[in-house]
Amino acid sequence: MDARDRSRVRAVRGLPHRAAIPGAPRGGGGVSGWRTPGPAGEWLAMEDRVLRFWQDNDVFHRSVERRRGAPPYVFYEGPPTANGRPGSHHVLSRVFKDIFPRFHTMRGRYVERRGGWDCHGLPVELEVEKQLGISGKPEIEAYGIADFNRRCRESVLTYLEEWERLTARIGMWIDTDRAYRTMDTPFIESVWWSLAELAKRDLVFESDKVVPYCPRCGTALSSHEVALGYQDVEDPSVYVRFPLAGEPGTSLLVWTTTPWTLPSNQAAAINPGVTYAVVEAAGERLVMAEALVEKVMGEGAVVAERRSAADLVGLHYEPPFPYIAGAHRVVAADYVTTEDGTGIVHIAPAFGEDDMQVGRAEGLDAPNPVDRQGRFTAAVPLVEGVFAKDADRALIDDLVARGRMFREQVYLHPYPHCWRCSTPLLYYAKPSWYIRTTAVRDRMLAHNAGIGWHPERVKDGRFGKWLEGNVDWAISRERYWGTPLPFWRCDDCEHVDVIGSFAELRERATTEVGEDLDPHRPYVDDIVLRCSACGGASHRVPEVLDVWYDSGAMPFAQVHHPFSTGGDLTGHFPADFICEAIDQTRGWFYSLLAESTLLFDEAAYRNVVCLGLILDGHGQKMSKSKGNIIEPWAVLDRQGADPFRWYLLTAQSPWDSFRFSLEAVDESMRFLLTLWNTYVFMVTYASLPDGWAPGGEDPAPEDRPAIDRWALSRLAATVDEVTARLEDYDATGAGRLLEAFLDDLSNWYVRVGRSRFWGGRTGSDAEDADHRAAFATLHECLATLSTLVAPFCPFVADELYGNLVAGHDPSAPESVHMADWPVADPARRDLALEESMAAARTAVTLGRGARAEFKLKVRQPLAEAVIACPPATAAAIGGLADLVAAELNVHGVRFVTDPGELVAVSVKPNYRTLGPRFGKRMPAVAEAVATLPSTETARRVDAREPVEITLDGAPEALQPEDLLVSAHPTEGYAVGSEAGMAVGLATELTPGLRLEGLAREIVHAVQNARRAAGLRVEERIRLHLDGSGLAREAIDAHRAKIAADTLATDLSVGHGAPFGGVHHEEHVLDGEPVAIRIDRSQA
RNA sequence: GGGCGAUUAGCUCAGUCGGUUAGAGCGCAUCUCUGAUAAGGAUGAGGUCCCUGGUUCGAAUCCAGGAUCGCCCA
Repeated sequence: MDARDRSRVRAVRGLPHRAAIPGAPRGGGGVSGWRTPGPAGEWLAMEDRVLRFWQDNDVFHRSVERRRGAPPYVFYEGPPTANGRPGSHHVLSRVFKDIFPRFHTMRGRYVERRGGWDCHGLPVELEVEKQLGISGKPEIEAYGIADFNRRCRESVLTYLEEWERLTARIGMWIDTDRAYRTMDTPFIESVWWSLAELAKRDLVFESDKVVPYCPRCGTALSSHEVALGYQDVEDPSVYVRFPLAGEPGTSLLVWTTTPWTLPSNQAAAINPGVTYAVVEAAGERLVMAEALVEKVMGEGAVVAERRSAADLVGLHYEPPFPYIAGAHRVVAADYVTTEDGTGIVHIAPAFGEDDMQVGRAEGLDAPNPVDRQGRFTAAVPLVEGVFAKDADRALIDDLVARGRMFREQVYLHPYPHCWRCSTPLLYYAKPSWYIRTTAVRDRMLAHNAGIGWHPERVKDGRFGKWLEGNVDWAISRERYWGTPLPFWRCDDCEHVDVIGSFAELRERATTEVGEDLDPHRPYVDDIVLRCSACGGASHRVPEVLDVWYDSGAMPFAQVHHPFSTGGDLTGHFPADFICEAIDQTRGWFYSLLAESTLLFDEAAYRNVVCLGLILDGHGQKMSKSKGNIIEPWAVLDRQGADPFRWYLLTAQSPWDSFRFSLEAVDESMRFLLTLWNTYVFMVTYASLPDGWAPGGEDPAPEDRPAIDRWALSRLAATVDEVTARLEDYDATGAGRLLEAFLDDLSNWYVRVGRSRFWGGRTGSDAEDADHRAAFATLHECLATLSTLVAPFCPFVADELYGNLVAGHDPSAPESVHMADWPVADPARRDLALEESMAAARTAVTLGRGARAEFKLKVRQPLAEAVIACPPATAAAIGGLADLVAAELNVHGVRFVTDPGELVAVSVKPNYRTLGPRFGKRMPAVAEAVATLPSTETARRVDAREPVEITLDGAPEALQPEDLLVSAHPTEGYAVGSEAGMAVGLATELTPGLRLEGLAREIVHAVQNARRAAGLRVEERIRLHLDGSGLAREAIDAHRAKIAADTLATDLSVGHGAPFGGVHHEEHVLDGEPVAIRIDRSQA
């Protein structure tokens, strides 16, 4: 069957106008207080109902409010830009952002969850440029900054509604009503405050630095922006002659991949520690690093002489182009290598970071003949008006024409491009504003050491290394839609004042500043201040702030610190937990830490979960062009939010890439279906007239049967372990534990105990107590499970909780999300019982295998099962023998612990304990163990006595734990064995067993007939059976049993039916014809 | 070019400190159960643990080199 069809039950988008409240009784009859659950096929309707319940009852806010005053657990929302549609990768991060705050709320912490939106930045501007059909800064300014920014403000929250709708639908609880927005006036004021604080401490400076610059966007890019845009391109790779002055016929050979920087050449750099060679070829002498001669000139090149670097430094040469003046001499620089090129590097200080440093050290000029649009100015007439990188051809041709070009090749290498507009970036010296993050580099590293990274490796790996290589943060952008830098420069004395509040701004302004100040451009640009140094007129610098600074400022700016906090960030800083995808290492993870270290000398977050990427089902990155994007709504409308969440939270380590597909979600949905089925099972039988409800006199846990105490022990263990996993931000591990427990509950506890839930037929006290014990146990397991899964799959958790707990206990909170996290009672743990049960389950598994092998249906009772195992195992299973017998449908269980008719033993060395002791003598040990008399050795091991072997002629004592004893069934009973156990079955069928088996076949047939007749499970019937021969014998012999099992109040046998009935069918069972007739009971 | 991660059954993934015969779920085949049906159980087929070399009594696991994919950087 196609899973797609099976689960496409009803598309649910948004919120239909139909809701029932979990916990409200519905349906009639039976034990009161139970609401009849629907089939799992109505999953989407269930989620809808719960979603409506949350909204109608304001459950989220109340869940937060009821913890007010408790120790806070601080969460920061890394602000998404609502400038695009949310995708599946956003669901991933939002689900992880949801689970831990939910968990800690239930643990008793006060967890404010304030949403946030990143509003500024180039992406927004580009979107608006597209809308307006304009491109580039001149066109924006022609359009008008005021209108342009107004459009940006309108555009930024275009998809806000869709974001909020998705956020609600996936069950992510976050306060979107009070979401901070980086473009809001209070937010900006806090950012200004922080910049003024840094300026006071001399951590803000302006410097001429070489920056990657996009000539189309007209702005410098930050390093993380640069990283987004590497593309492989072919550039010219040229070897150019720089003729030495005073040495005719001798030239330096210089290599570069940016010919357009050659007109700006100021010097040639060589490595002071390298030996240079003069090579004679074709009548000329070329200077290059000796190590590179063969690489450059080919084999057989003639080295005429060697010259030390010291000889060369200071020599003058003829520049490649005559247009721009300069020193044009040889200088020394350590960074020059002999890996590429010629070992002689062309220096143009305006176009390279290293060049700039060399230039500073050597007192060189930094001429820049390229304008802000990336075009050559009149300073280089040959290519005036040509875009820098497009000028390469003309410049090369000119060098060739003048005999300066030695060689030209094509060089394929990654080159940075603007991540938005794909324009090749130019490295370009221009004044920029910086924050001196290098001053706190060591503090950042120290704080990083205390952060709980998940996965751990990011701390000293990707993030730690990034911090070690820290450079000052370039924070200025020559753009429009951003937080304006609060820097005012005096027209007269050039003194810069940094403004830290709007109050200060008004106080210092010589122009009117309205109460409704919009601190954005262009309005803020019009405000003129009085210079604090000379009293002259100050105007704001034109730049706006790097948007990453905005996001890194959210810990304090979202609460308008210090203006609205009284300077106290208690309860808001630092965060206990943040979570984003791994690509934020150099983005938000960095901006948060940098700003918190600069301002507060503290890490902004204590724990961080780094998520991996979402790939498609084939491991390919999802992209629009490939058309392999899976929209979140496709999952939500088909499978629902809980399955989506459970998949993302538990399918794998979240920091690995996800191979995401709808089928993958189907797979992980199994857990939810099993949970639902188990829940439906319990409620179905609890709500029958002879059912059960919480609050009655149930047997105390210690008085319940072993199977109940086992389930409660496993539950206690699960509570402890799941709590520990979630405390450690390990949702996957916690999910696995929950799956294991549910499997135990559903596929063992419920399955082996189904009949205990039918109950109430004989009315005996013992039966009633057992009935109540079973319900009380299963109820506690499910109710507790509903709280444990609440942070993972909040919908189904609340559905269960409403019906299992809130509907019965007026003192309980009405939603699981307002409940307390469970605490395990250590007294419930019974490790010995858990081990015994594991052994019993092994025995049952082996016994079933035996039945399959001998083609003996489980319905056919057998006389006995024989379990061959060591005495300790027999003792462990002993108390559970009835359970094993029932599961295997045998009348008795017998243990065989002495080797004999059934069992043979073998002894093997335990490599784990013996390996370290004997090392390379292990093969000899194994050989010696193999020669031991197995029967006697097994006896000694069971008796906990040491065993002696002879090794290289010397005796060695082995302890019982050094030997592994396993039992094997001997001939005739071979049915399967493992883990030191074997199970044999007595296969002989006596006439009595046959009749018993036949009776069970009849019961089975009647049950199917009941179902075919459409009877409710609890409905009483009149039953008429007509059979002969063995069938008749079986009916007569097991009459009471058949009647009881089929809920027959009246059982008649014989030819000729006493009533017409609602259903009639005929079977041939075990070769005997049997007619079945059913009617509803009148009783 | 550098750093990091991944590579285990047809698919999705576990695999602890190096320990004997490498696991689960899904899918497939056969059988089975059903008073849980978007169920449940049993059995089976299915493996070059990416490759090569090394360390070790013993390697999916540790080391070195390489391959492929991805991420980050330059």
